[in-house]
Amino acid sequence: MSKAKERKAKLQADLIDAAEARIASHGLVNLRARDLANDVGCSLGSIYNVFDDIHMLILHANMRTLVRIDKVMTDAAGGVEDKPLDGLVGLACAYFDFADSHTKPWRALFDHAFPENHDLPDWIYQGQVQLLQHIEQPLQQLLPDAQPEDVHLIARTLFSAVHGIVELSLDDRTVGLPKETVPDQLKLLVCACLEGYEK
Amino acid sequence: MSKAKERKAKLQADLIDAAEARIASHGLVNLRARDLANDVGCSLGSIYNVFDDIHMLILHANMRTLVRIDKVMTDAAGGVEDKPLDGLVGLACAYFDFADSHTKPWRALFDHAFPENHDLPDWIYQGQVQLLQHIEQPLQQLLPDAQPEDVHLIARTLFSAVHGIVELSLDDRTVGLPKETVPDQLKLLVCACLEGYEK
DNA sequence: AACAAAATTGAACGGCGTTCATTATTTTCT
DNA sequence: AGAAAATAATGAACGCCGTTCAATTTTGTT
Repeated sequence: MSKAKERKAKLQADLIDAAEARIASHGLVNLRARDLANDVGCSLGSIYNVFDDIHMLILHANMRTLVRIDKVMTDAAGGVEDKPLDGLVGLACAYFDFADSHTKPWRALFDHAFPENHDLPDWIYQGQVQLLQHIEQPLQQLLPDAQPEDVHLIARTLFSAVHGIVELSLDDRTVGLPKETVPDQLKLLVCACLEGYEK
Repeated sequence: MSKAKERKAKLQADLIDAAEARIASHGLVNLRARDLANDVGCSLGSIYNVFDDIHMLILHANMRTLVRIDKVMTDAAGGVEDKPLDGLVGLACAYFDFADSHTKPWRALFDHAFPENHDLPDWIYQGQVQLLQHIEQPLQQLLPDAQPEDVHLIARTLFSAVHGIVELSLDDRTVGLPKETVPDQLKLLVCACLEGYEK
């Protein structure tokens, strides 16, 4: 790689680092292009030499979070491959734990209002699909007679349901569950659902 | 009421109407104080004579939406008081129908980033609590042995789960369910859950 | 060293919510 | 009814935002 490309890549990485740090400490709402330029020691305009706009930069920071969640779910699924129901409950709780302990980056993932006309780059979509696969695996074990297409749908249903519970419980402005009750309720929901689905 | 108070109330109502209309047509993201002033034929500054800030105005518009959802859920719960499971499924589907057919106002309800320092007025909170009561009623019938406190928690769990499914399915940027599959999946989830809970 | 190409810069732009000195209106008092 | 006081309405101006682009500096080539 040429020197020029290397410096460009370095600046991109530094900016993503800075964005990640600022999102973690002050939240996506308080992210400012000028602050990021200060953080990495470049000019305001330089940001727009290496990113189309601030949204693309945010997307890269969010991708880091998506990868972290994937790691957390990979860990949660490990060691219980023979107990798929425990696996699903563990995944749900791991998702909540992450959201609870990294609320600001996690919220940034869903709060980010990407411009309406553009569409998301594929690597963000793929990052989300990868999360679903952690669910599909134990689910297929629990429902051996189900069509893969149905497993696909139920995985999305379960993820969305768990996500909703986590989201509203971490949101002060909505009547979600009290945080302390979330793990229990997640376990209840997942177990109850699967008893029903198995029939 | 004095003439002065009347005119103030009229301007407030007009602004809420305008905000509602603009949210419905262009979405919360494209709401502009200057546009609202034009819509109702007042000056920009007048908005701030009758509302603390734009967020309070949005909150009033959102309250209208909350009341509409309450109406929809009241209708859905009517006529099936003797079949509580059907009632719960109907409530879930009614919530999805509303969100699907009034996506922009419905999104505004959850996308609105209220300033962090202030806290929500109580009437918004009460509006949300009222929605939950539609769920608690059939739920208590289905789980006659459950403590009211547990029914309370499970109602929030179910609402959050359904909300999550609806939210992600209507969001182009996330891997939610395809819209056509949502009613089926909602029914599956609610029925499966309650079979599990009943045991 | 001289030149061309490319990257960097930050002042300036347009748009936003909000403010406040000024103006216009309504109410009160004689 | 008219003058004075209180109240409401106004919109230019402010500070902050993301973004742009002409001018400048740095890098690469001959």
